[in-house]
Amino acid sequence: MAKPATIEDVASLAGVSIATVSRALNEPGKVADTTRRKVIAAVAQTGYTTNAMARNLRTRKSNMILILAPDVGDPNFSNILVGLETAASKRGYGILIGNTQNDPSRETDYLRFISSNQADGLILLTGHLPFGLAAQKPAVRLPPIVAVNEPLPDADIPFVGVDNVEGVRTAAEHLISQGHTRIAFLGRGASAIARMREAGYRKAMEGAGLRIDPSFVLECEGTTEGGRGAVERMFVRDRLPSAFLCVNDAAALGVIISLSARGYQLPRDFSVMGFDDISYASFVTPPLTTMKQPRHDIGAASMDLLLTMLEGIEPRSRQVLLRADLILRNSVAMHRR
Amino acid sequence: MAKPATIEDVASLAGVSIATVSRALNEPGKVADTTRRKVIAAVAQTGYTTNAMARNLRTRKSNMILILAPDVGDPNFSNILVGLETAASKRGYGILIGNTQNDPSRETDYLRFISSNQADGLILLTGHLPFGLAAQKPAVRLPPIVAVNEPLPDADIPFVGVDNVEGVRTAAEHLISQGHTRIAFLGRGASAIARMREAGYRKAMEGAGLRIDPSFVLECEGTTEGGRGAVERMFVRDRLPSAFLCVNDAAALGVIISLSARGYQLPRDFSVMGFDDISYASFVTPPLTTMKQPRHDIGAASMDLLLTMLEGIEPRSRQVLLRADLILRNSVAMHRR
DNA sequence: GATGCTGGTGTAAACCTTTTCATAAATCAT
DNA sequence: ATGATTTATGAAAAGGTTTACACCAGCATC
Repeated sequence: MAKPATIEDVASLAGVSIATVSRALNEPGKVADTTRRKVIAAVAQTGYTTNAMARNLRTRKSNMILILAPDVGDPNFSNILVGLETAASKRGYGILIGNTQNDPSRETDYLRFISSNQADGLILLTGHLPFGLAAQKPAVRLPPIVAVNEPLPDADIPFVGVDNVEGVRTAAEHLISQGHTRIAFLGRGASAIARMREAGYRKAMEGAGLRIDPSFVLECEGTTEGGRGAVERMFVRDRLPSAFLCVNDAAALGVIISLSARGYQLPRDFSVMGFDDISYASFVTPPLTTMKQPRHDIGAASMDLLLTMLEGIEPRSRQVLLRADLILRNSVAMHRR
Repeated sequence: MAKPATIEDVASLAGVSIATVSRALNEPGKVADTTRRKVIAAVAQTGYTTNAMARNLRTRKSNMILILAPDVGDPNFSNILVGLETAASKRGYGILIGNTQNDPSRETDYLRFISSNQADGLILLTGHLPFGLAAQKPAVRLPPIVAVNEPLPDADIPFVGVDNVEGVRTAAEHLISQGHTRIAFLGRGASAIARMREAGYRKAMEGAGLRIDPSFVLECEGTTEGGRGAVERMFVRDRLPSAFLCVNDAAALGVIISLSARGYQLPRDFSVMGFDDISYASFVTPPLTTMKQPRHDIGAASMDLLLTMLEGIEPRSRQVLLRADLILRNSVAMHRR
């Protein structure tokens, strides 16, 4: 029992050739009933399990997917991850994860997995092609790729994610439906996501015939600190909004903290909305009204897309947009005129 | 450029044998300077990159570590994950993750990675040996394993995690130092972690010569719901504690929500402590005083331990306990007598 | 001048599969 | 009964490395 059993052990025990063993296991239809039974008996007896390395070498497939994410610890990513994992595992694939921390050298480093055939496909949560895969012509041949969460700017890569502009538009329309007209958008930024979310905001305002006060659109990183800072900058002004629509929940959280610290009562004095529905959105005081990203579904859908691409099927559409759902909690109130 | 270059292409271009190429790449010392230069030039020209499958087949090593966790989306796990990933990647290993959801069949399924040589070692965040690895004698040969976060009950497997009893003891001592004597422990449970944390609580109480009111030790799942429920059960009693020490932050959160809903002012009326320092501990009102788990370090330490075991070195100690740090926020106040 | 090392290289085996191609047996049509 | 087709199997190649072993030249040792 020192060495694990090989296909030859099974073959000789079953009294057949190794080719037959292989077929009995992989294409049971192509083998006679009686021999198949002999083979599986021999497999059971030897405890044989096929050596994946040898198989992968021969078939030039690894049944592994490499996932590159800037920070796997980020709750937003980690939940997408479980969707990815579930879908992959359901189809017999394993996932290999790379935490890049947006470090170009780490991104490059991870490409070894694909250039050395250890991964058949690539899922990008980073918002850009890995450094080193970008401009070059043949250096590393592109495997099938799908971008998740954040679309890739230049490259023409299939994308799966939430419909950011529709989502934020829905959010803004909810605020408008509550009588708000002076709605600030906190989160203007350079990233694709920030731009799309701002676009959704503008679309809703325009659709309702509301003028956007330019001073109500603030640059703001999508972090708690960012939201805090934006509020501080806003309060040096004379005109104030009645509602804050934030680029994401983290920023909204900062806004709530900052407004509470200034002694305001929420949602009586101001309404606040976020986007994402991160786990603690429901634990803040007041509980945050927000748009829920279907993170698990996003993960599953992107993995499914990638795996069908791997099967050689061109995806019907190069973009899958999932709807964000409005989650009503208690950070938004009717506007008191 | 259709096929990727193989070692033979490099060899013939450099005018040497494939053995020399292999040596030039893997044991540069064993090859003459001039030939080594020829080889690396040829590598550069062909864009050669060694086929990992072939190498793994030959060397019987995959340079992969399988990580089994019940829920990768759990913020506690996902942060350990980045520590694991960082340490692995630093030493040239890749990580393969399996989300088991505590489903025995999924646990068994993931063993294929180790039985098929696709992973050299195993990290368990599950608190138990994977189903199917447990009782059997030879079925799957045990790879090097380290348990993280939660020790394995029966098996003698190296463990890395936070020192739960010392940690909770520190927490309890903090409450005692604030003048509290009637301290409830919410979180009695069957899991190893729950037991250790309860032990820390008892140790501190005993050390301070305080009697533990048995009705102050409550069963309670480590979830927000669990914490809520425990408070409700407690409030049918006539005697109430002045401080709640919770098995983890999630439960503490439930306690805070429940107490606030009953109209109490925190920390004036009751003090509350948690354990873990999950990300939103600082965002609750009042911000939660708790013990911080060094999650990143835990991940890194366990991966380091596993990798040294893989190198054939027996670990100096089969248990690494990291200290939890007291994080002072605002959910604990001096006891008003 | 024979002997023994040493450092550098090449040959070929081994790792374990999958799969092509050939062969033999069995089935079918005529 | 003959030839054509199908079905089931085996022999062997291919996949791309690493590495044990053999070899050879150069050099030091006695």
